[in-house]
Amino acid sequence: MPEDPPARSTYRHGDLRRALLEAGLELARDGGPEAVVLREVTRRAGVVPNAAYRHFANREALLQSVRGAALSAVAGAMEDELATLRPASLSPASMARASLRAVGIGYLRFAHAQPGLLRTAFSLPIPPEEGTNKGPRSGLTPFELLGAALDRMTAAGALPKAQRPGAEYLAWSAVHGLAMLVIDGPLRHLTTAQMLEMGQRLIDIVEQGMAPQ
Amino acid sequence: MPEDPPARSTYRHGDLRRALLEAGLELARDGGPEAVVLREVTRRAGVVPNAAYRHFANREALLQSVRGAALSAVAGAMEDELATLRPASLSPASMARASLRAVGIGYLRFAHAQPGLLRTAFSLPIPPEEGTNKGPRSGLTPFELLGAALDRMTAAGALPKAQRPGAEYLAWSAVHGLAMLVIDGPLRHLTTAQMLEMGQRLIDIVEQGMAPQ
DNA sequence: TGTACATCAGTGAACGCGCGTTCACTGATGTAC
DNA sequence: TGTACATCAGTGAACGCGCGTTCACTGATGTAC
Repeated sequence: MPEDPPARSTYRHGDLRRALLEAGLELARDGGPEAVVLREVTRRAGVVPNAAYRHFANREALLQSVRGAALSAVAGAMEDELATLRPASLSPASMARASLRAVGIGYLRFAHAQPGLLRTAFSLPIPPEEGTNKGPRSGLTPFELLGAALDRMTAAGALPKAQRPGAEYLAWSAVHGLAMLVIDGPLRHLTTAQMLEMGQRLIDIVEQGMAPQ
Repeated sequence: MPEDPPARSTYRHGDLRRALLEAGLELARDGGPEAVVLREVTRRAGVVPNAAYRHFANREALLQSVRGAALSAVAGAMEDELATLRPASLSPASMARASLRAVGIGYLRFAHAQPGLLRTAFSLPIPPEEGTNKGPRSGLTPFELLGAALDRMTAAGALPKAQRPGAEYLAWSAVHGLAMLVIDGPLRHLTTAQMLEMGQRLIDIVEQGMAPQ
């Protein structure tokens, strides 16, 4: 019954590299980075295991590509959330605060919807150029999107200059921690709505706590 | 040269269960839960692989015991930090705030010193009775220690009652996220002092953000 | 337009590895008499 | 105090598994003439 091999008609695959990457993403989606197993990836692409070596130096190189794509997907989710804002109707300070919230909520939405991919995106080694960033809309990384939101806040006077240095890591910690508890931990049974409510509370705390008074 | 097997003199081991648990902790210490490999654990205990089955149903059961011990170790680090406080010299509100800080700092210190163990402690399934809790000082879990600190804060008026429900998860998220960035992520090259400074800033934000005004 | 040939993407078979787990065993220990 | 025996902790050998990676191959494709 299992006619599993997708029954390619041609001897050549056509776009195996892409097919491998996509199979890798699919595996990462529900199993995280450790689920990106070379033999399973090639199985899903309907190809013999060693065929992967025409396109990737080894398993780690394939995983690295998957990480890059996952990172872009996170950035995309954050930008989708930013895109819902209507700047015109807000003061610069409200807009800046709203963009910090959007960035955080986008991250959390993504974590809830694609837990394995979020883990994959941040499973290290990414360093080379902060990820290959095969361009979502802006080409910015999640970290850069967060930084931009914080910059907007200082520019609008919603975040004291003295608090700005390192603020990315503080905001990221808060939201990332919640994401982890939701993905893997004691909050894994929260509904999307419950998680977003927690997220709002948390981001309010960060915002409030960073700009005292 | 490698006279590895510790050359037990007796046929019986004496306390193999404990030896296995300790070898498991040792492995978890520098490799996290996935490093707790049954064969390696028995190797370190100087015993044949299947000997483990006299003491644990299977690898998962052994790992579960290791998780319990790791969780106790985290609680211990938090209690050590709490123990440095001098309640007598402080107002109830300052004391409550100080204990929240202590709990967070203890967690972060532990994360930095024993990254693999922290990951192991929170690597799930623990549910049965919140961990076996082979009693550090109080027998409380990390989560309960955090809850107690927050309770002290509401009692002392340092945290509005309305903010109390769910506050554990918000505070935990913040500190846990920082711990993750430090263990595995972009902050992994911070020194202890730098990490503690970040931790202080973060906890200040949480404290400030939770009790507005 | 047609043919010869180089390229190189994917095949087929095999490797060594370490893992968790099972089985039938052996021999040290503690207990009953 | 001494002996017989049951218990059961640890042994030895083996299993099947899936993994990443290597090798020599084959045959479709695109290019040069």
